[in-house]
Amino acid sequence: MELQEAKDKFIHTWGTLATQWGINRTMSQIHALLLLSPKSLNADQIMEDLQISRGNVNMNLRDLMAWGLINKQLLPGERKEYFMAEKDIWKVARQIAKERRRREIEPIIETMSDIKSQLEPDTLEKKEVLKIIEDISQVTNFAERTVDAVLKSEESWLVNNFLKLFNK
Amino acid sequence: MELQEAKDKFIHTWGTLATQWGINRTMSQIHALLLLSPKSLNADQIMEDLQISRGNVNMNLRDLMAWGLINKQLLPGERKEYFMAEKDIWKVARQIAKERRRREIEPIIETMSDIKSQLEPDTLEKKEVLKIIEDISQVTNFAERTVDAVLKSEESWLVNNFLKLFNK
DNA sequence: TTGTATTTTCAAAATATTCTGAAAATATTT
DNA sequence: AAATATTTTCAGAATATTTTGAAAATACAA
Repeated sequence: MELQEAKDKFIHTWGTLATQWGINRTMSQIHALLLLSPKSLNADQIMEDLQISRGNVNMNLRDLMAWGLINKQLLPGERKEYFMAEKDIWKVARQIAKERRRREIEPIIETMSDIKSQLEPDTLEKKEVLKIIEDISQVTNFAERTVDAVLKSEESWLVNNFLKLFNK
Repeated sequence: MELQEAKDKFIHTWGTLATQWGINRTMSQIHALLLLSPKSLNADQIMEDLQISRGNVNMNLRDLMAWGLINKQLLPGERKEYFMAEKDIWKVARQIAKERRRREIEPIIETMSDIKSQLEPDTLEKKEVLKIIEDISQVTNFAERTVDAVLKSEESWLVNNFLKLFNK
């Protein structure tokens, strides 16, 4: 397999996988492209490389920045904005975990405690519904704490490096 | 808030949240409906309650069974098939975690080791690409092991009950 | 077996999401 | 200031996903 072939395969697969778990294909492909690119790229280069429109590139670069996965670079003497991916994959994973915790776990906690506070347990049926709501609250809180614990241990330098070694 | 209102809110919110993380809205709503229902329901009852077509109900019941979140019940004397949700939310969470590990983590591991095995590190650029691939492999393996560890501890009776207490 | 109830399938319709591209806004240079 | 380069926006187009509903398949009863 040649270099370009490997790159293409990586970018393509990354995009396909992403759609399977609810993330925009183009966003993932841009991220993959920037991960593999040693130099930072500007919008025109990304358009050219992935054959997509300027608007699409712009929107997804925006989203990737919101996810904290890429950074804007202003090169001296250059008018155009350049973008570069965070290459420390452990950092990337942490950002993704944090973003998904925010988007997937926190809304559940909110909704459950909302319903819980507004529903009086004055009949058997209501009590049964509240039981499920409570259970979901518990599990969700457990998930949140677990993610936090992993993030915390992962963030500490010592454990981080131990794990990296361990993963060799 | 009255019972029906709370149920509707739960079912509706559950469906909306699901779409935000790449899961079919109707599938989530059917799951929510069955979670809240003390009795098992048949296809007609679900159609009626959620105002959706028979085909849609059938397809999503199928998917929910594949996820291991609901079970088919054959009631004696009844021709129709009845469906009931797994009510142990810890079990539900484990099933979801397993399914997502299968759908999100395992394909990454596969693709990375595939590219890794086919790309010779004979130039600097190839080495750089391989570095990223390796890093992603490491992080993904870590994620898989972490999920496994949590599932394992969660599955053991002792820890499970300790955590449940802890979450009270 | 034939008739009836129930489930499954799947092409077409409806809906939702993503993408384009040109115009508007913004930034920079002259 | 005007001219030019670059980025952003967003309505409409393209694409992808979900849903419908009726026909086919299957299961059961008579």
